[in-house]
Amino acid sequence: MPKNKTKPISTAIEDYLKAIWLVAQDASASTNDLALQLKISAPSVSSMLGKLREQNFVHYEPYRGVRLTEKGEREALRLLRRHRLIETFLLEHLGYDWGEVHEEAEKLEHAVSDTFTERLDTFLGHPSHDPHGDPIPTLKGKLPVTPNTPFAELSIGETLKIARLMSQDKDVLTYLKSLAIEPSKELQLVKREPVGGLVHVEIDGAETVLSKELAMLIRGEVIV
Amino acid sequence: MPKNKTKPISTAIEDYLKAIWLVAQDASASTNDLALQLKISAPSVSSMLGKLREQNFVHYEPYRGVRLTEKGEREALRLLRRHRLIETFLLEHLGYDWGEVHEEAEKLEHAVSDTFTERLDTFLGHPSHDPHGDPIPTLKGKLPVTPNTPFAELSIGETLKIARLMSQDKDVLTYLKSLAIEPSKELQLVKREPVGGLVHVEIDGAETVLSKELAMLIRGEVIV
DNA sequence: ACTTTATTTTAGTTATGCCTAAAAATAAGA
DNA sequence: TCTTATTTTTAGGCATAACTAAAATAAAGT
Ligand SMILES: [Mn+2]
Ligand SMILES: [Mn+2]
Ligand SMILES: [Mn+2]
Ligand SMILES: [Mn+2]
Repeated sequence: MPKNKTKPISTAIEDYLKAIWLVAQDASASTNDLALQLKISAPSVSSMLGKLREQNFVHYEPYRGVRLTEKGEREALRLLRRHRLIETFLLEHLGYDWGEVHEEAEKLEHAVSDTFTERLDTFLGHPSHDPHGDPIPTLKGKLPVTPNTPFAELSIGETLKIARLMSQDKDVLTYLKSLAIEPSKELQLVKREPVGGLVHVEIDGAETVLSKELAMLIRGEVIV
Repeated sequence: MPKNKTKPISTAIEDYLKAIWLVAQDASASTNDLALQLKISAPSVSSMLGKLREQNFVHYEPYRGVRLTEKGEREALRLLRRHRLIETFLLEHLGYDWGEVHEEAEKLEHAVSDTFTERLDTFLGHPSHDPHGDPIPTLKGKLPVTPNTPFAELSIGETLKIARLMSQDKDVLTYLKSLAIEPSKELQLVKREPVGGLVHVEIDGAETVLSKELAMLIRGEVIV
């Protein structure tokens, strides 16, 4: 008789699955990428990948990279849902700022039950995106579509309805907020510097300048 | 040179300290008591007690029971504060009922930071007691005083202002709630059965009967 | 006091999940 | 292609925290 015992999913495994999902959206992730992302040594990662394969969370051949199975992706998205709902709660109801949120959510995501998650979802009003526009996976594991055009790619005179700020970095998010650059706001491209990629933008009637890097992080939909 | 490295307090250690606090309020706790309370085998408990002593969380001599040091009690109360604030949040804001609350809090209490705890405390309006009247330790580790006279000890005609329901049991709490017996309510002793200890009580103008056991769980302060 | 019972500790194992050092495989450069 | 550098895996260890079986101690019963 085959041992068909379903082992519990540990905190460590959950974090690996999420890391693989983040690092290898479509392609496959390398051991090193994951070691970097998780701040764990490469040998430890290598060993864990073997265990993840045994439990059918990933496709993995030594030396050839790793990607999630359907089962693995389901778990990754379930964790991501918890993470982003928790972040939303911390920011909107407990007065957290961007520097503190992620670290707290990184721990809490492993401790909350499905019941908690769905009650929190209701409490928050079933948000589709977190406060900086990251899509919150649904209970069924679907990712709500999110306009994704980088502001950096607009033509002069065009306006972007901001949907998302593609950064986890406290300083970046705080800085953008200080410029009123937030999801649902509208941002117009006024002028582009010939060299260096600096862009002049208008938001709320005021004009500012953004680096090319920042302009790449601002995503949304071009309007009229 | 003495190794003076302060080790992190694990989830397991936290639960042991809380269990010792609960089991041995003033006296000392036996290995067996703790094994029962924690649902862990006696040998495991015995071994952990040794480690707790090494780290100065407890006074412990083999075969002679265990009690918390000041350091141990501080940690126990810090955890209890987290536990009770979390339970309050679950009950008052997420629509949990008594059957679900404790299990969720038992896990979350280990995952939340001090920052989270104090922000939650603010969010909840700095409650001194949780919804069934258990005192919430303060940030400084003080337990707010809580009237503790059992209803069972009243004389005929006396009234108890309910402060606390001394039970963790879902069925008990749900049943009492169904009778409108809750903290801050007033409960009068109408009559006592000569045998068996049944008591007739009046609350909100209605009359009911309570067993002696239940009457012992209802604590508060005798008024006028 | 002596014997039986109950409690508690010791001994030995197991499972996770991390680490460093060394070996092996792959990728890059001459 | 051959050599060097990088990446990844293997080997060996350690810490935590649980378990069962057996031994030791303490408590109760006669
Ligand atoms: Mn995050
Ligand atoms: Mn995490
Ligand atoms: Mn509780
Ligand atoms: Mn706990």
